Amino acid sequence: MSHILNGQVERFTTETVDKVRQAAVELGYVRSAAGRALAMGRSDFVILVAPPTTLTNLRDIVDVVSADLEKLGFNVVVHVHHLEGFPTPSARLYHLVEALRPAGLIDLGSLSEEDLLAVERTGCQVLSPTIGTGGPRTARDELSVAIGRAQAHHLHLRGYRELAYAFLAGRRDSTWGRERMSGVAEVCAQRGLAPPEHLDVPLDAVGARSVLGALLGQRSTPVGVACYSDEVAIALVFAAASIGVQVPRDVGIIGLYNGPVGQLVSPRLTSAYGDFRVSLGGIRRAIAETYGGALPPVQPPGAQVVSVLEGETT
Amino acid sequence: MSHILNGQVERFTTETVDKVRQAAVELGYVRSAAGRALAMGRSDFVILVAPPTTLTNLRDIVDVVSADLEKLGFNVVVHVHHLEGFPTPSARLYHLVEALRPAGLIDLGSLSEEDLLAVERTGCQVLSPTIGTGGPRTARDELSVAIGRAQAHHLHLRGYRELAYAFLAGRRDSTWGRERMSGVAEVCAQRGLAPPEHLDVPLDAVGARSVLGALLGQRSTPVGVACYSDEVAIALVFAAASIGVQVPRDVGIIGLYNGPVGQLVSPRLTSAYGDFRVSLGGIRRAIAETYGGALPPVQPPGAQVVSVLEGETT
DNA sequence: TTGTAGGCGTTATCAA
DNA sequence: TTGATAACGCCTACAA
Repeated sequence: MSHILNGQVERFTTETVDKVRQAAVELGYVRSAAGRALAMGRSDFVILVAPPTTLTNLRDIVDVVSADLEKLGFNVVVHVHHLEGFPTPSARLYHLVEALRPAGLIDLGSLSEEDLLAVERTGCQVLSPTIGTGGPRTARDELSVAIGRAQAHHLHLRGYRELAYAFLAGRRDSTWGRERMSGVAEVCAQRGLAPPEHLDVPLDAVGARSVLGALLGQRSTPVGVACYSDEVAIALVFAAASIGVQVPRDVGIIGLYNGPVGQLVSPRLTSAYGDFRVSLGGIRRAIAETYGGALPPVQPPGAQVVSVLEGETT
Repeated sequence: MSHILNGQVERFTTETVDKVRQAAVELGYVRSAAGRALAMGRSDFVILVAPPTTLTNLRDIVDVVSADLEKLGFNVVVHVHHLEGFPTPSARLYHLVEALRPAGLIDLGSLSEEDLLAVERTGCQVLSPTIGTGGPRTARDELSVAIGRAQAHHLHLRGYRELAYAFLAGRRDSTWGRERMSGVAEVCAQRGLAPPEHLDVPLDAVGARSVLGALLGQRSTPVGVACYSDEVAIALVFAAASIGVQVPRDVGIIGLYNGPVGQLVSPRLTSAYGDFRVSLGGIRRAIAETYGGALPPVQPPGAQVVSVLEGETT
């Protein structure tokens, strides 16, 4: 019966347990989320909130997270978070949370504090990189900051003494952008450089060209630009070529690996690479701590969280 | 009572209805999806299956579809479909369908016939571009075919008399690839050209170079290559440059617009562009027909379903 | 070690 | 026009 299909296995003889399980499989029995949710007050779905960015690979992330959660008996569904143009930005998310009553919600860093609190208030566990294991809610996503640091560090190493951070136009206020930027700013401060200039790069040739032109116009020393994404980096690299600016001599450009395309073009992009398995480490640990389950392998202490793919643009 | 909170409003006096509604709002009452699903045998969730491709913009698609469905009282969740490496390729999907008992499932063209039938057998409505409105299950996704045709047509127009189709390596058997290819083949037949050669292009510089080398090795006439995606096209364009093959003189390359990056690089990519609003037309119409609701605006008869962004590679 | 009954919130049916 | 009540499938507490 239901006893067996839950944890209460050990109350019965192995024989009975086997028989029941056998039957369940044969009949193709899958317990209904509805009934369960009704009785428990909470379903066994976990919502994964997909950030509004083309991330390295949503599918890979979902695969890892799902695998962990399925071992614990949860189901993962993805909620695609739209940016703007809706009544309340997160109305859809709230509605989903109320209706599904999910066991948990996994945020990869795209939700605001406010949204996270609102969700939590419904009694739904919230797992987020910005929520330490019980730590203060204000914690930053360390991976994002580390990416910014790695980008800046690389540029500094290559000899650039003036740095800039290139946001994707219209996304300047994204959590990720801000955090990566702050990593760059940190390194600048440490090394005694001026704080990084801010760029807003649109993903079209003309726009990118004018942004780059404005940056370089008054300058005679080379400048290193850390970019929000490989696409932004590509926009700048080809903008540079089109206005006769030499890369990497006059301007150094480092992207953030989010697809193979940066390595296909010429010049090959220099790109920071945050291993998504590492970045998921926190989430996976949170899953294990929250729902009980095997802890994911701990990263060796000196593990390279962020590495740099050395291309031809720095 | 519950009667009022449903459609059965008109059975009561306005007064009563108002009082009940008032109370409901005051208590912050939200009707539980669980209870509803249990009673109905079916939840009001609709699963949108996200194809394993970086599509033009998953978020845009989700936005359009969600907006339609929310007007009809449905909730949309996304199921990210992984490719391989799991017991049964679609085990997760099946499980999700059984557990959620969704009102419907929207496939954008990535599911196999078999999977669709299996899902439908559980009593879940299936909306798919390959399923006409009551038409035969074997119908092709006309948009995909049209894309292939447009690519081939453009290449022919530009003077290429030998055509090839470049699949993304490892995805040759994807529904989309096959259908687009068949569009190319169709045009070849119509114009009296030889059937298109098949290429499998990996997304790395070395691999792409060798594929292109093999294609051109024995050839002296220019060849036009229709590509599965802009990324594949970029791989080929830069592979050509690296082995001293002139684009578009020796080889013409046309991609499939799936992001701004193709328009940022130099040479600017020529790319076919299938308007996702048009491609969603079928799905939206199916939604309206299945669940009742406003029909989406009908495309003007001569509407350009697929257009070609003319770049510098053909 | 096993079976049973009551309740979760909603819908639908039937009686008043 | 209303109110009561029996499912729906699952979980849990308690009885056998």
